[in-house]
Amino acid sequence: MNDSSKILKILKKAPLFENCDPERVALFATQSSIISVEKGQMLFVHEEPAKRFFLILDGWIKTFRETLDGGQVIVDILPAGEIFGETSLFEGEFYPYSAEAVESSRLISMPLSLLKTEIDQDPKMISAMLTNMARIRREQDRELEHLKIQNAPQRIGCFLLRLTKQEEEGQVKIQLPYDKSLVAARLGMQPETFSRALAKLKDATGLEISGSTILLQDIKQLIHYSCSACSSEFPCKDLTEKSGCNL
Amino acid sequence: MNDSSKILKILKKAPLFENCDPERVALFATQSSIISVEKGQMLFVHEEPAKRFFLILDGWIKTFRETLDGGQVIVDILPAGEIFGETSLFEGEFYPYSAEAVESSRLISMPLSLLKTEIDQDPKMISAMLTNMARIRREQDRELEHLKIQNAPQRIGCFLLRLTKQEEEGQVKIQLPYDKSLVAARLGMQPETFSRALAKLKDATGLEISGSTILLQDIKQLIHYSCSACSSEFPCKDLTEKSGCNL
DNA sequence: CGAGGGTTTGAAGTGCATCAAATAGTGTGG
DNA sequence: CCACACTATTTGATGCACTTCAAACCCTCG
Repeated sequence: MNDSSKILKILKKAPLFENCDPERVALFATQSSIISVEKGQMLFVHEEPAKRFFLILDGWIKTFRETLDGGQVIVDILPAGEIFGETSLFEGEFYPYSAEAVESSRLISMPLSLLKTEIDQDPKMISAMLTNMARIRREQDRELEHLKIQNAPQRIGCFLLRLTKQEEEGQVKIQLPYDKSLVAARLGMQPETFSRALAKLKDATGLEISGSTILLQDIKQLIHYSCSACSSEFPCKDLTEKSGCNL
Repeated sequence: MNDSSKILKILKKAPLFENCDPERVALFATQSSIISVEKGQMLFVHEEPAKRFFLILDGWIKTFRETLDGGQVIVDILPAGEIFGETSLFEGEFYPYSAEAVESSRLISMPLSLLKTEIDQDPKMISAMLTNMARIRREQDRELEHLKIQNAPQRIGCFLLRLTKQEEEGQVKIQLPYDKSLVAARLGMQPETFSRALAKLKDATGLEISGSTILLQDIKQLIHYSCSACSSEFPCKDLTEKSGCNL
């Protein structure tokens, strides 16, 4: 099986393409390529002209910006299945952030120009973009709320909760997906703060920590601790699938 | 001139409708009404089933959520020209926040059901929704960055800068659009913090405060003070109009 | 004039950041 | 399998930013 048909098979299952006509998805497949990047490798830089967007096959991609006085703000740390760089279409075709692999990763690289023409021609593609944009918007909304009202231990607890499956109950084992200092940065705090806040969370909810594995005695206790400052309880309202909008 | 034709005239100029066919916009006009609300009046409540969305004609509308432990998180404070409630379509047709008039306001109230069918039928309407959603996303993105890296005086400075016109240079007079304590809440800080932070900003940049009027001696000084923690200088990248995406 | 809200100021406390140093953990070459 | 080098994480001490509670002030409007 060549690259192009391999890609096609994957793309057909991606949220952005699943409702599109197969022959249109095939267009993307022929113009795409699978790339591998090492840990630490940059994919693109903030404000550089945007040529391609990406779908993560495996690994983790950090998106971030640098401030004028030399700081770094993490936008997100994206898992397999996510696409990124596609919003450049709405930012004057410049990348709105830099992207770097924080683990060795494999990606599908696709041309933005094609996405642009497809959006203009295929209503299903616009719908998919809109649905996806709405999802991003909702997540940002939740993150804004968290930053405004949760303290460090609560933010960590909330992060842990989002690593669990919705079905899980009672005792739950959680594996941190990447370095603690990276989790700290993702949550907008210092590594030292993360360490101390996690200890505080342990005292408050009785979870057990060993390295990057965390064992919750009772998920309910963590929910009670973390979600009390939020506007809705875990599992935080995520109505993507249930949405009444049949786009 | 009756309500319906008055509304039509206004809608045709609204960002969400300006690219749509006039006869489709007329559909909205016939199913809409102009409403007036007093200061303090609620328009809808978070998680209530969403029936209508709104365009602000004048006044100010606060969108917010209440947390389980009784706090309040402000989502935004919206001026004339903005629409709100329309994202309910992507939230399972429940309002994702509460909305309250913080000044006496006039609004156009439109049925969400119509927006939903129009989105499904009119590609221009999907495009407009997507463009609008992209704009909201970008603004949230900027706000997240600000919350993570700017301190209180910088956030105030940034807020003031956004109240100026881009053309303005040198000495600029700014009028706060609503109560200081509301500005404080909008920026995610306490009124006391706002008061002290504004005083600090005054010391740092030499602006003059009298009541709700603020006089900047030199806008450049404020830009330098506030934007140094950001990833781009004022006027913060806002590429909506310049976007290469001709949706 | 006096009541009431909005705003400022003061004093004290909490949370997070910062700097510095110790400790644990990981991978390497011998 | 061990010792070393290097990185990630934790811990301690201290400072700053923001909050909280309390009280004063100020402004507007009946």
